Amino acid sequence: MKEGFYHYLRDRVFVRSAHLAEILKMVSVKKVKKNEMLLMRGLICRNVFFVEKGLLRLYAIDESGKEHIIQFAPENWFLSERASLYFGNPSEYFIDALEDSSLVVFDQEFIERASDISVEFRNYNEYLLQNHIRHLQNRIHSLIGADAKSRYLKFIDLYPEIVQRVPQWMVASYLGITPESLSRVRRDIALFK
Amino acid sequence: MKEGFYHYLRDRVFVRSAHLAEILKMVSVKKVKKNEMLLMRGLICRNVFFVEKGLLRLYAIDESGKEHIIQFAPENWFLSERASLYFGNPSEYFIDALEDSSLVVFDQEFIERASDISVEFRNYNEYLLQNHIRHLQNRIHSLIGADAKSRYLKFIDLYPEIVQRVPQWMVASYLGITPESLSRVRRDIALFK
DNA sequence: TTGATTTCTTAACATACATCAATGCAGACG
DNA sequence: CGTCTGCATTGATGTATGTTAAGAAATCAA
Repeated sequence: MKEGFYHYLRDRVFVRSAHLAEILKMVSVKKVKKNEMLLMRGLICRNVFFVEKGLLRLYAIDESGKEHIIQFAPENWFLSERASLYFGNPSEYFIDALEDSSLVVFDQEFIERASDISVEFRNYNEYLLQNHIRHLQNRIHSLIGADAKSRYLKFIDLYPEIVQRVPQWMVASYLGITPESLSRVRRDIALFK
Repeated sequence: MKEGFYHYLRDRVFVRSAHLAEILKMVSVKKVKKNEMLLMRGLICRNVFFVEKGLLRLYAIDESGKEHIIQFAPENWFLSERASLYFGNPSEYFIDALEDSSLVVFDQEFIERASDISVEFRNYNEYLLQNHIRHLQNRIHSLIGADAKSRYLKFIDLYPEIVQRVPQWMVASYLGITPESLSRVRRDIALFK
């Protein structure tokens, strides 16, 4: 229980041993089954999920019922709907589990308290925000500047594990194209090998 | 000199009077002419720009020489290339002035020092990061889920002043379409009035 | 003012991607 | 074991957007 989070805090966030137990006491563990919903549109998101095992996704559903995947979160990733979490607005997005998953769950207040306890935690939290911005900006860059094929090549380069773990139509959804188009892109790439 | 930044810190960031002077001493003012470059690709971005007057843009140039605008920054906005500023990587992007502008300039170290002086400043800085994430995420959402027309309608709704101040081809570049397509979109919209 | 440059629009045509429909395949499950 | 369901692929066709080229309008510079 919480081993994954413990190791993460110790080895990546560099939280000092003296603070680890205190911080760990403040979070809880949640096990979810595949397809279980963790956030629905219209609700206010209160949680951040740390994925110890499994795979989550954050996505929107448009007027015509189509899903648009904003983000995947495999092991050792944090996932939340920050616009709702931080600003307290009802979420426009959904979160669910793509695999049976084991999560560590905490809220915004935890982040503030842990930041007061551990300066390393505070710094890492800022690192996460900055890193998130960097990724979103790069993604915008390829959405406005690159075609479907190069976006797909970039995706498999960046997230090879995820390609193996989710159906292709979800990758297509993340890339902003249809499953049929992605299938054709993949055929084109295969031809050149 | 620095009046705009002073009022912003006092009225929006809520920095206490006791801290204002000390913080203001640490920043400098820069006046730039239209078209002046503030960041080039390949350089490490050291600055954040606060726009007191004028208009900046952050953009990329692709292999074929086309510009892709990532962000505009009119009065009272902060602009920087955070991926480069925070992580110290060479920037993939450019920043220049679209109008004669008056800027307040500071660096990452300033942010840390001002955060130590004023907790209000620290909180506002986090607010800016969270807000930035929210905007980028919404933009990704419309890039993968909406067509050119609705992206344009959203843009003029969100940034009506900017539409008045930049050439339309730059709006097109921001939206990820060609100027010709934007022209057609605008004609379609006009027909329905 | 005048000429030069940039911007916007329009049209004809090209292309990337979407849509619709059918098929095949594989894992889930009775 | 067979049936069902979800997923991937393919082809035919439609549509949104890109490309190229030209001219009109606006802006800028001298």
